[in-house]
Amino acid sequence: MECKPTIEDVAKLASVSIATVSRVINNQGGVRKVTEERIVNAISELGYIRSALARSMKRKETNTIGIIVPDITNPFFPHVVAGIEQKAREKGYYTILSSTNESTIIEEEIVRIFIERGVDGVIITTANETGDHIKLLQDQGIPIVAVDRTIKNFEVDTVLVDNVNGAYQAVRQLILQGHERIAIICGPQNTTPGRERYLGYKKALEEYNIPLDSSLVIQGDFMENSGYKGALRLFYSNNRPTAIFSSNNQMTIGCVKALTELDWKLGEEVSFIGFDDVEIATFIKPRLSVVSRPMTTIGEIAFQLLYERIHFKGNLPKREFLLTPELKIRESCHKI
Amino acid sequence: MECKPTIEDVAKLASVSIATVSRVINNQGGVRKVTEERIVNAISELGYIRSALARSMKRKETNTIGIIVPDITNPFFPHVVAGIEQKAREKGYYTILSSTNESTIIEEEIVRIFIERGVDGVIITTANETGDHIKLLQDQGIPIVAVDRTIKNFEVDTVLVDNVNGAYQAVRQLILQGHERIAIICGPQNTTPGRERYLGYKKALEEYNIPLDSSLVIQGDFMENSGYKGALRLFYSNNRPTAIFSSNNQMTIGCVKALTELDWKLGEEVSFIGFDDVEIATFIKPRLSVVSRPMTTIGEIAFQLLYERIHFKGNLPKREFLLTPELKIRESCHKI
DNA sequence: GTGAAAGCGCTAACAC
DNA sequence: GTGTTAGCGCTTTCAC
Repeated sequence: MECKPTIEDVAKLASVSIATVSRVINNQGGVRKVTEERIVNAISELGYIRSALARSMKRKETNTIGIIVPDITNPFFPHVVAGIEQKAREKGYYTILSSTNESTIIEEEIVRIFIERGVDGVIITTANETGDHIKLLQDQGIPIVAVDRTIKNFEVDTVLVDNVNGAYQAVRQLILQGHERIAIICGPQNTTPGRERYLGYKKALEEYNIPLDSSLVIQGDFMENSGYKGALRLFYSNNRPTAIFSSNNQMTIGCVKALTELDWKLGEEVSFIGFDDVEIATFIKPRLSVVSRPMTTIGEIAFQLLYERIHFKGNLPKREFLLTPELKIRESCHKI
Repeated sequence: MECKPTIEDVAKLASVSIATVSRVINNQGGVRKVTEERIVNAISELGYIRSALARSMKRKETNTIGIIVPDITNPFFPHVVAGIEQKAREKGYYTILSSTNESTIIEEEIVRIFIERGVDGVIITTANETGDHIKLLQDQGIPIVAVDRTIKNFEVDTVLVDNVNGAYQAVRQLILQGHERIAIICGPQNTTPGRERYLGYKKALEEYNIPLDSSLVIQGDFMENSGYKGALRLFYSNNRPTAIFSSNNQMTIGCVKALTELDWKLGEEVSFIGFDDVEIATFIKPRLSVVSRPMTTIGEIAFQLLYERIHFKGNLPKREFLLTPELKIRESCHKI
């Protein structure tokens, strides 16, 4: 069994032409039962498995879609990916996944590799929303769906979550509980989620006539460590907040670590709401309030959009989904 | 730019033959400088990207390795994968990843797809250690490296961690702290890690002449929920243990959730050590003691072994790596 | 240095 | 129903 058997080997063993074998492999029918049986036997005898390579080459489709995420260690993305894969499998699509580590350069490289491999479409959360570096995809006519972050310089289908609204809800909740000194750990302001969540924060403050205090606005980068440092800074400032809103899950983790180390009592001395659910939310004490997004649904919708793009190559207009996040109030925010 | 340009388009534009273009693409040298320049220009003008499909077909290698893990939501595996990918990238290899959900059936299907796609090798943590269902790979002469769990019915390179020793260390630690009623949440006994960690548990007990009490041995399946239920059962038994050893990280999470809900005081009323590190270990209170494995290193070694197999097709003997885990003692285990 | 040509394994007309 | 054949886009002898 050293070398892989080909369709020709099967044909020979079954004494038919390769065309007939092909028909059987692809269930196209129009083959006499006896013949089919002979072929099926030959296939199993040889342990024949058809080459997807050769097939894709001929058909000009690989039934593969590429997924690009900025940070695979952020649990948000695996959940989205799970949604994508679920739907993809149903439709006979296969996925390949790469993480860019938030680097535009790596992203460009991955796009290139995806094109080389002939992906039928790409679902991407880009590290750089201008999108110039992934224009190659469009040049090649490969459908794209943007998730969580938009692409500015050309039109693609997108599925987003209403970040402004989510952050607004969270901060309003804190305000309604009597907080006025509410800090925010921001995400990068050159990303839509980072910017919009900050906007939601500001919107809530404005609405309740609470002046924006820049010493309560901490710049983070969506990574755990920046949440950690941000919490530290707030703790040691001479202007300690009574509540903190964290712009994403990783930074939430960092914050909680810091609070624990500082013994800054969560829910008592400082209220807390984070954007995105985290695994620990429900079993640390007090349980964490979070803005929760339908991650799997996001993935499912993204695939659906992409699938339609791949199949109705016509002129679909740009489509945009905007899902509404849900505020889950638990114990980490208390009345003041 | 509707249709992707091919090597032929480039050749035409540069007024050379496709053979010459191929030489340039592959940096094979032996092309006059002027010619090369003309070709390079043509390539960038057309936005040409070579088809990995056609290339792989001709070369009979895809520079792709397949990775199969049983549960992608278990953070252990992403970390191993990160190690693999890191090394793979360095060597110009690309990875495709699939999760079987601990299902032999899905695993078989994935193996099939991998073969169809012509992966050059496979790194696998199998859902079924007999390995019968993945024999296809061997039949096709595709190199395999087993990680974390062995393959019984044929020989492959493996990289394992000394599970017996890790569990033994953990349980001994508990014994030395005065515990005698030590419970274990087991993994599936038809997997090596599940079985070996149980063996380590028994070994420690024996060594210190503590009789094995079957009511303290809980069967789990490595999934979070079974840890949760296990802890519940122990709590409500009329034979409550003073310490718990959990056989993997997911079940540890489940246990901690249960303890929290039950208000069964970790570190005070019940000591705890889990196999494998978990993110929350260091910032829940008390901090969790764990048996820690060098996850990234495991991945790196696995790729190295596979790489050698792929390239020295000769008669390498079966190789087996056995890494030693490290006991990290924190606050969740106390003297009784 | 460069080109012509033979495939890699498959699908899809098109014949019979 | 089944076979013949022309590619898909590339790499790689082997000529020149």
